[in-house]
Amino acid sequence: MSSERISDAELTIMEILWERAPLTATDVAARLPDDRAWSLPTVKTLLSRLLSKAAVEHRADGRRFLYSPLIGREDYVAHESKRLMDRLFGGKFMPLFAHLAEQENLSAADISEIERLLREMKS
Amino acid sequence: MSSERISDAELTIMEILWERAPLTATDVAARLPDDRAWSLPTVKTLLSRLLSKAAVEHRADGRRFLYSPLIGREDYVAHESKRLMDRLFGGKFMPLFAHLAEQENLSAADISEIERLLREMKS
DNA sequence: ATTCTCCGACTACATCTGTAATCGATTCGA
DNA sequence: TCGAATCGATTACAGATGTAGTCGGAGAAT
Repeated sequence: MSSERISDAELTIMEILWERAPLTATDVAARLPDDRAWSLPTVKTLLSRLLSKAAVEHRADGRRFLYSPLIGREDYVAHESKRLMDRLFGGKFMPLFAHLAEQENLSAADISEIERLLREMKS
Repeated sequence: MSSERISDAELTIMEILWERAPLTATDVAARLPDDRAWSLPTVKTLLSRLLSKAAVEHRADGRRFLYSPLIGREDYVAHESKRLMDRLFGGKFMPLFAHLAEQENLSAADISEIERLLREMKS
């Protein structure tokens, strides 16, 4: 849903709301990671952009707003993963897996974990 | 290398050059997919942006230029895949794999193919 | 030699993104 | 009650992006 793309800075805000919601703008600002210590106005701008993209909603609480995500993290992750697969791997899973497997140099532990997942899936 | 991000429109151009290079701007335009039938000026703008990002190079051929990729597709794909893994899966492969496996609803054939790849990797 | 055509370079311009300042209203503390 | 702190809303502004037009020069055709 809501095909508007969420930008990188906006994603930072979403991550905070996915971890804990509802939050006020000030709360969100307080939870920013250290490498993104934005000013409060910046956080408010991002929140209002997310509002207009229908990625979050807000509800009045006295004279401020409490923000909550409207898009679930799972949905977003699925969407972005699919986008990568479509853009770079012809939309197919196997080439993506092959690429990752080669690139990531899987450890023996990883391999057994994958095998376990596969067995689980078969049943 | 060359940390400048390649945009979506620029990627369309790169895909064409990855498939066949060197090409002139006109050649590139002629090979655009139907859903991106841009004007020649647009193609030229994108090529010059890619030039300044050092993603392609050009060599004079009479009075026009022949463009070739400087960044390999493999490198780009690796970079973008890692970016997704970092942004959404804490930089770790297993959660990404688990997500994809669940999402993509692997067929029996896929599963055997994965198992084959894994066996190959162990040796 | 003159005109036509084609090329790359430069310019354009709306939208999105990152990052923030300011402003008018409100409420809280004194 | 009166100033201080705080809110949300509005405005700002540079850089990236999508998409294209224009212009001056060089080759090609006549």
